[in-house]
Amino acid sequence: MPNQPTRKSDRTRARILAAARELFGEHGFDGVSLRDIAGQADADPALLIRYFQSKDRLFAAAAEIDLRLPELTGARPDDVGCILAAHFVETWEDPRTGTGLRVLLRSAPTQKETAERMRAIFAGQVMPAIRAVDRSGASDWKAAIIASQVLGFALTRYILELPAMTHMPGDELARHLGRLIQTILDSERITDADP
Amino acid sequence: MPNQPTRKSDRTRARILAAARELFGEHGFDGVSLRDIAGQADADPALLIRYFQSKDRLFAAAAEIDLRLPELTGARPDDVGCILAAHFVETWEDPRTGTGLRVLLRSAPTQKETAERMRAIFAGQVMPAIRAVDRSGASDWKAAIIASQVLGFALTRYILELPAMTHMPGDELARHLGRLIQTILDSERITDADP
DNA sequence: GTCTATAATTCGATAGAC
DNA sequence: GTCTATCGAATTATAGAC
Repeated sequence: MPNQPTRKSDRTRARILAAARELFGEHGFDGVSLRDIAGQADADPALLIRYFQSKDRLFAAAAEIDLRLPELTGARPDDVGCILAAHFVETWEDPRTGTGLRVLLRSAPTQKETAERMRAIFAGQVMPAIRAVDRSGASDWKAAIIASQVLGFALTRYILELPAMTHMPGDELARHLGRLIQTILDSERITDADP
Repeated sequence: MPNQPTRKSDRTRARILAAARELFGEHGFDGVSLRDIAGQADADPALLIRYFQSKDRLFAAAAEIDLRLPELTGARPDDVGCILAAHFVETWEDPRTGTGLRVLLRSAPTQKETAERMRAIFAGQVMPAIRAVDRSGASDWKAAIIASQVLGFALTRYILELPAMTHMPGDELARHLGRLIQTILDSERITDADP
């Protein structure tokens, strides 16, 4: 029965991919060897190459994500910050989506291709979402600052693990972030001096 | 003349350290070999070990920083956000101090010891500075959120280099960040629902 | 004080048996 | 479809000549 829905090779492949996501997310691209992943997946190192051709392509498969940003056009303008913040915390805390995000953010600082992918995600997913809810014409800088806020929260909580951030309950984190995002959305561009 | 103020070995050592800071700051710990640094410093690879014992200790020397946070106790409470933000931008833009910060932030996500050092800097330098200006008793979460804001800005501008962030003039960046920090400092803790 | 030569690992990837 | 054995390259670090 060669074309059954779940062949043994498919299950092995899935185990390898799960192990890769976990280890890449925890130690980054350079900190993990194919042998490490094979050990974690209880598979033979040669199989990783057979199924994924190279370490780079295995990493690319492990770093595949979709932010699934919520539709914001119908929301009350004053709620957008909270909606985005709640979605952010939920996505990062859920292992099914958070692991892939960790893979990306962990390796982006030292992997040029991963950094490029994050810039593409910003341009293709974050900027359009902010543009959709921002009345003013130039909303690019707002999207950039919101992205820096979100990534700052993710970096300190899930990557660097500052105790003051990891100890904070998720809902409290979401409320702080929501208020900050809303502050950016409601602000006008500052062109000259004075707060 | 063996004990002259600047011996040749001292100058070689300084060249090695400068090259290490530059390359570690750009590619991270794992992305740079001792041969790379030796090439950049125009020195022999064996000398790096002779002067710094190991790659780890050379990295530690390159990652040595002091935030030199300004004295805030005398400042007007409403100015603290701007003062901190201006200091942040200045420190990151100046190559003499910014290079070391880049070394730290670039490698912290994949280097456990570097992450530990950042946590120590946060606990030893950032938290005390925020405590000094915060009237309320529990200011630890404020320090954590301010740190996440600052690191988010640094990450997107100097490490990931999102175009929307790198294109922003330094003084505009400082004003945005200053307003956000001030928002954090002026806020009260959120314990239950409602913005 | 500086450099050559190399030891000792470790890695990604391949070839081929089973 | 899975595993054994191994190649070739790159790494940190050392030993010793000059």
